[in-house]
Amino acid sequence: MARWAPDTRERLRTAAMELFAERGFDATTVPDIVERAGVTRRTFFRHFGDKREVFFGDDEIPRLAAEMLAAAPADLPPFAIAWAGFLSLSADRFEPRRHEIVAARELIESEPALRERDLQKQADLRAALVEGYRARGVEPLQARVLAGVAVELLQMALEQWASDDTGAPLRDHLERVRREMSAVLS
Amino acid sequence: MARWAPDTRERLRTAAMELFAERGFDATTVPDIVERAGVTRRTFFRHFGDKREVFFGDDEIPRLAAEMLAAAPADLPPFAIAWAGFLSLSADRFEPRRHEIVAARELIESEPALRERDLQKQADLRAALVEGYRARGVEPLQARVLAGVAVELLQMALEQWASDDTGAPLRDHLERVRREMSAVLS
DNA sequence: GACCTGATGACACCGAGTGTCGTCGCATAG
DNA sequence: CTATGCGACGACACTCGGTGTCATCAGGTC
Repeated sequence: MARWAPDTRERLRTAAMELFAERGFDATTVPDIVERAGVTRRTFFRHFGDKREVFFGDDEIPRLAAEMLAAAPADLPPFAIAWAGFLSLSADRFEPRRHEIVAARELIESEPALRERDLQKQADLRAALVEGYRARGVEPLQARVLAGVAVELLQMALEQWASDDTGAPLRDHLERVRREMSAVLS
Repeated sequence: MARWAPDTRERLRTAAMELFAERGFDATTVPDIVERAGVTRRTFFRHFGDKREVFFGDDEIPRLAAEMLAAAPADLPPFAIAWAGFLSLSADRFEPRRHEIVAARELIESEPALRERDLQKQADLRAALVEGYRARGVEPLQARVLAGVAVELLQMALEQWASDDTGAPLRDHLERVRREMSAVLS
């Protein structure tokens, strides 16, 4: 029998998410979390550098994006790569977890601290896309614009999807937003 | 002679900006600032709700944007309003303060705390644009896309402008980015 | 001259985050 | 079987950001 239960990190995460759902993010203190998890404050900060980090796990999306950009055929048009990635993410990561994601987004919207971090996550994805495009030899300005357009497109589609009562799939929203963007810049 | 020097807020701001420039944002503590300004910590937080608020003054840009959207002729195409606003801002607010703005952006890039707040400011402008467009009767999705595209366009142009050694005017970068965005979404 | 008001100081809190050191179970080498 | 080192945790102390509360004191008002 181990002296320490081996799942400390997961216990902390679970306790935190429960409390965030019960009282909100800001009203939940680290002392609250560690009390429920049965560890010390210090231990919490050994597993998570930040209270927000419990909420937004590790950033796998930027990593996935970088991998897709690196793996895509050289002759594929740049924007088509991001677009294919979004459709893939949509089916694999977003659509199956709709309820979960909508709930998380509501919490984020209601808490400034989470909102700021969410924006930072978007910026991280943007940076990963810029890097990935430049690694493919795309011109700097074009890479930046591709990344900016792609991230904003995804973000807007996610917003519409999350607030859509009809339950239309994310893919539809992606396509609608894309058409609307083209029209705006006509 | 007044008991309290009447320019407390400005003294705090000046002291803070000096220290930010000398040591960086994070390495500057509120105790440091108030010592130089000759007041108490408590007084600092009476004038600024936040350490970051000293750096990013009040948000006049979203306010200006809302005013321009409200004042624009009803028959002007939606995107043309934002575009005209950017050209106006470019000449009046950005171009004359190039050095100042570039220095500020460098500090922002180097300090995560400032970076997060900067992203939040962009989101505020975006929200003001959405609100302004909707007040003009623009459809929700279109309003959102207009705002998203406009803010991202401005942001990308500002980045290019700030890192451009040739000193080309912001207006040129706005136009280049706009063309590039159109091309990407072709 | 009494009274009100507004900005400030003084003081006490709390929570986030960090450095440091000691402890103890466990694996592994000898 | 013992020693040794490692890894995760607790204990403690500290700094800083931010807030609530109350006393103080100038200047203006009635």
